[in-house]
Amino acid sequence: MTQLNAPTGLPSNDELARIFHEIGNLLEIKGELVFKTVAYHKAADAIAHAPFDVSVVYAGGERRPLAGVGSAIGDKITELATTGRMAFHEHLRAELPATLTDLLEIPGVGPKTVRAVWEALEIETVETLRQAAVAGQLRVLPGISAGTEARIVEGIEQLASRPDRMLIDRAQAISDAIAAVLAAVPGVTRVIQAGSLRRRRETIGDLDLLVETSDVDAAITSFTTLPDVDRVLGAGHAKASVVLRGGPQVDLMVMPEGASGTCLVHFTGSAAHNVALRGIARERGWSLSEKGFLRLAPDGEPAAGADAELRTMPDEAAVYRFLDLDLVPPELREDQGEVDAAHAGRLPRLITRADLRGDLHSHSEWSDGIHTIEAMAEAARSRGYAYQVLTDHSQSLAIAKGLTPDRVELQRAIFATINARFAAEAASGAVPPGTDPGFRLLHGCELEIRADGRLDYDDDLLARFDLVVASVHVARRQTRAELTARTIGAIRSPHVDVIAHPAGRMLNERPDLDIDWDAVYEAAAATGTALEINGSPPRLDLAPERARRAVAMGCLLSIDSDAHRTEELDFVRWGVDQARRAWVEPGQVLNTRSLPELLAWVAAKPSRV
DNA sequence: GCCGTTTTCGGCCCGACTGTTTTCAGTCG
Repeated sequence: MTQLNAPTGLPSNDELARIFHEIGNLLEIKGELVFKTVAYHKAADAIAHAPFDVSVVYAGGERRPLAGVGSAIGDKITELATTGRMAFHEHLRAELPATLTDLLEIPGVGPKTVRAVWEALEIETVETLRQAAVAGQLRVLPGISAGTEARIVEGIEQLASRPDRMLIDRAQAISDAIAAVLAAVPGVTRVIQAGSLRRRRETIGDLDLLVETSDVDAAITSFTTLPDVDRVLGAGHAKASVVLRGGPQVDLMVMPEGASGTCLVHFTGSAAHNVALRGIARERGWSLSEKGFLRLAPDGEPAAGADAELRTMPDEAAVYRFLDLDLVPPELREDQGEVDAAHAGRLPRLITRADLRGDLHSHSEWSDGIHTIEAMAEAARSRGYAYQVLTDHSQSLAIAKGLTPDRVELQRAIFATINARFAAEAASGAVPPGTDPGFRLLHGCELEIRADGRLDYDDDLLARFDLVVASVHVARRQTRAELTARTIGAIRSPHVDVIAHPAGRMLNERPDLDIDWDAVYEAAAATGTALEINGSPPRLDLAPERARRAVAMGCLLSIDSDAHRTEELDFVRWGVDQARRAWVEPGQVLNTRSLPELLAWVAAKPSRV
């Protein structure tokens, strides 16, 4: 989850979201109307994904619209942002121990069970629940047997060893391996990787695979007996779930042959997108599920007798067409406006990897990469690019062997030699097949934005690079004002073309820099400085919600690999995924431009400051 | 609690699987 920081004293979006999720959970345990609890969770999700600091905006008296946040929850945000307290939340916590929400994390334990053990046995924590289960004290409750007690103990043990959400590259590797096994099972005609992986989320909790097969039992059996399976959570005739050793939960679903459309939509999600589709189906007199569209009678119940009708769909396009919608790409299925856009025929033409003409950010052995300049250039050329910008680190980043000005000059000569060879090969028609004869290696640098805000090379040296990428690596804990000023200072330099990994995050490792994002977008839009979507999996920075906001404010983006070895040039694939999730079209990305267009853009840039 | 090209009130997505069950509730995705 992206962390949006707020200035000292005001809760960040993540903190706000956590509070409203907690309220939703406590209300569930109380037995409150389910739609009310859902409303709190939905508002929490909207806040977590908001592209602005919600508490800052609400504290300023502005009620900026946020889908799922109405008057009641809006008032609570304002109350918390202006007074630092929320009476409703405090009353709820006085009524119910907040630790009860921890119990909901236990697999197989839901709000009804939590309420039951709390009311009957005054159990408030995971540890007391575990002790009671071990002691066989839970079975006095209706619906709980010795078997249920054992499963609760097991669930608590799993809780302790539950892994972080995987980064998308690891999830892809695991999913590919399982898909390959399933594809080889007799009867299987099709395997599709669905779920959040298909939507290309930056981190993945569990994996969802769909198969089309003439032999359901064979597919289910091979799945539940995969060598890496730690335990089988369930297995029926339509689906099965397993947990891999030290890894994620994986769900397998069987698609009906020739009628996979609704199944595919359902298991691709997101849940919120599906809910939106079902609402539209219902307005039109149909109930939508993974099975298909079921005709509803006027009373809203499924039509019975002669009127009963289940319509299946051959593919996803047919599902959306049935609802008068354009086919929504999986990356957009997050209930973030895509349904309205699909209805109005206004879905974006999303960028693809084939739109990229080059890569603006990569490293060689001269700084902290491991391959030679020439090897990196060859690898980029072999990928069909028109250009590659090699951007070794600047001098102050000693830990990455940053280049002194002398070494930059030495490097320049090597670039000239390599380009001369490429030109000679092109002139003699000897370029390898699939490569661009006009390919050019461009000389850039990854320029350190120092702690005091100064840039790491002087203007004369900076002016001699083909392209400059600037970034923050040090003094990450500065105040928001300082970090924002450093970033904007670099944006305003006539020599800086791209801000690399602007939030400085490492997923699962390092939080985002505390930056006033709208101020950064405004400065980047005004100067034409591009903001990077870094494709290296621990970064994926800008995050999609930020990139979408940046583009809406007029910013240009770049999508780069930040490769430190030849094979990492393919990291752009993950960057393209995140750009697609940000609704990005090719024209909004600097490195979709041709070599002459890119060079002209760089040459013109200083005059636009 | 949210929301509105049928609605400012009355709706609000749907099914599989499991366990403890004689017809269903709880959990999950």
